[in-house]
Amino acid sequence: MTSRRPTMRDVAVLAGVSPATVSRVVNDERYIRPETRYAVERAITELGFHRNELARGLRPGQTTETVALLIEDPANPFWSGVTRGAEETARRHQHMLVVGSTGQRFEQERDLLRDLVRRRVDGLLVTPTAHDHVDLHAELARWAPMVFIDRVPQGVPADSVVLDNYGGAREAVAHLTAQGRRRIGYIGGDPAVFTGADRLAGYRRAVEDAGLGYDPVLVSLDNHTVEAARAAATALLDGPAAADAIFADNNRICVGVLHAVAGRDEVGVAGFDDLELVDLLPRPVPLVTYDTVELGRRAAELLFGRIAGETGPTTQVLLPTRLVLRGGRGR
Amino acid sequence: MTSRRPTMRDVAVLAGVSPATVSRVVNDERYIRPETRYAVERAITELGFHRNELARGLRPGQTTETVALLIEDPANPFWSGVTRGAEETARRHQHMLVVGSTGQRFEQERDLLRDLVRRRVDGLLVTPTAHDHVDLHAELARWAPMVFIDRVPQGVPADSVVLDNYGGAREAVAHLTAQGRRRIGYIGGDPAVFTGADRLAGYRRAVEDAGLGYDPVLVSLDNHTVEAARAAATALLDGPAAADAIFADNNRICVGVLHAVAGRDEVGVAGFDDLELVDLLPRPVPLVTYDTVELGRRAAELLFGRIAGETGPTTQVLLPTRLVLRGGRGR
DNA sequence: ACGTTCTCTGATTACGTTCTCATACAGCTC
DNA sequence: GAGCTGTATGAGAACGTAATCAGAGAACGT
Repeated sequence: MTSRRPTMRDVAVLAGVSPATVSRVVNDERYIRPETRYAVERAITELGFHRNELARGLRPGQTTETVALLIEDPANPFWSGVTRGAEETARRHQHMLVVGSTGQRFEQERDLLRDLVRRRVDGLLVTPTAHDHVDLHAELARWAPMVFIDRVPQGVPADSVVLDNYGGAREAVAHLTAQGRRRIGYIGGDPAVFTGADRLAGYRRAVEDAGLGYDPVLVSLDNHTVEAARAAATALLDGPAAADAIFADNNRICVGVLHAVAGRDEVGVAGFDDLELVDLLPRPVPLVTYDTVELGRRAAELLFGRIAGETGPTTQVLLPTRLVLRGGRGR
Repeated sequence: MTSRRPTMRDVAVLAGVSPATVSRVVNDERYIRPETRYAVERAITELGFHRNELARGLRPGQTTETVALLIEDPANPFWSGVTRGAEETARRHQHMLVVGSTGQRFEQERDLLRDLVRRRVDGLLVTPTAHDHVDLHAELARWAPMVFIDRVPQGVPADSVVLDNYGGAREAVAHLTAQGRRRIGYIGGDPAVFTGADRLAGYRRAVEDAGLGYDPVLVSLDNHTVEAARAAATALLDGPAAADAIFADNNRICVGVLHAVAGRDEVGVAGFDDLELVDLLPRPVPLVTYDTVELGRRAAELLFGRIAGETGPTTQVLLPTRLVLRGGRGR
């Protein structure tokens, strides 16, 4: 089926010219006789020749026209939005995008990064996993520009783009306090992840701004499933914490919370991340939304800036969030 | 910042050996004195050497350990699921995954495919765009094995994995007829896409199986937005068509339909694709669900089979769908 | 008629790696 | 001690392309 691939030499022989001339035709250089060009093009079509980009990239100073994106999980809507923004931007810069998923495992991130550097990608868009190997990114950033997405490891001087987790959570919780809620529960996931800590801080600030005081009894962490979030919400509402509203740290948790409060319209609910069908719920739900595609796009733009040779100080982009009021049949 | 990369020659000079010996150490071959190995490893660490995989892949018979996935839109949950399945499988086979998005544009698909062949990817996972250029895939399949996902172009002998669009739609609509619905509307998107035609055929079959007869008045096509679907649903219900149930061709359309029927519990609704928050609606909604990750996985497995040299006849995998009953506060 | 510039093409080399071949020495066996 | 086998290393070629160098012929101006 897949026979030996024709090379420029094969094309040259068939066209009766030298390999150098074939190269000239393929690269559309000046000073080629029309008949020569035609003969070469005929030979290319006949053999089905495709220039070997590997050999081309081997030449000094050449680039692979490839950038890589390391994310946690391509199937998660957050990351798939980022992927789209990055892919779109890469294509606009005539680059291919290689996608790798870390699954939050450090070894996988490390192996992928090394492999990508070996493959001579022109740049790296990286979501670092939570780990304490401070040297990995610094070591590899010597060989390819790196831009961090969503999380920023300490001690590595590189550009980064992150969401305004703090501001978003603060705004949403402030919305609840403005409604007169006095005991607002917080249901979060893994507290070790960068984003969760910032969102919790935003929650705390909003609660304190409202003069309510931060009560640890109202905070439930380490809820990793929809079911866990549901149970945690029920516990906060019916237990001694006596919450009258709940802020959900992310979309999965929000789904659990919404299950828990179904039919209890007196309870206020707000959450981080968008949820499509919330529109149809009878209850109004303020949600902290943002543009993940833009996140990927901005990161990629920063990367291509570095690839193009920009040497200025590192940039930290804080992508704004927007509070939208969903639900309540209001559409 | 990114200085010249060290080569095996640099490592060899520093370690006081020949480049061939460095290569032997890097590839972990036999017959190397422990002291030699150590000296080379020291030099590698000191220089931060990373083998150039491009040069390696240039050698005859070598592969790039890279496969490509061409999808419509990485941000769409359907495609992001496929991406995850493909990435996961590629990694299990020690391959990198390059992702390209076609945006349903033929020129983009063509350019991406050509570029990928030039880059010598080991295989291609392709969602063909709707077009009539029959030769493109056949031409390129000469150089790299190809597996089609979700849609199958005519006339190209290659493996493919598609959803059971026909069976899924038929089952969902049969569910509605079994409830005693007599006038079931169909709201679809672009009728030119492969999947839509199959789903419409499944709808038709189910309607006819129930002895209801196919009535074109009940069929609305070319609804590309949530709002259009909503309007179309309202028109079918309140207009002369007098529908008493509606089948939505995809998830976006289903959202529109659900908006249209909010508060009208007598109307039946079913749809293709899953919708997370449907659980919370008071109305029960049968949905045709499937495993997109599995779709990507199966396609990638077929591809790696071909890469490994399998030469049997082409395989057509029809991935089953599953009707789930969501909503109705049943959970 | 002669030098100069422009057009066109080929020969050769370099890129970084791996592979083949060659070499050399150690420890065997007969 | 001659011949073998196993261990350890180096020299050099090859992969497919592009860049440099070189040269040949044509067109041009003086």
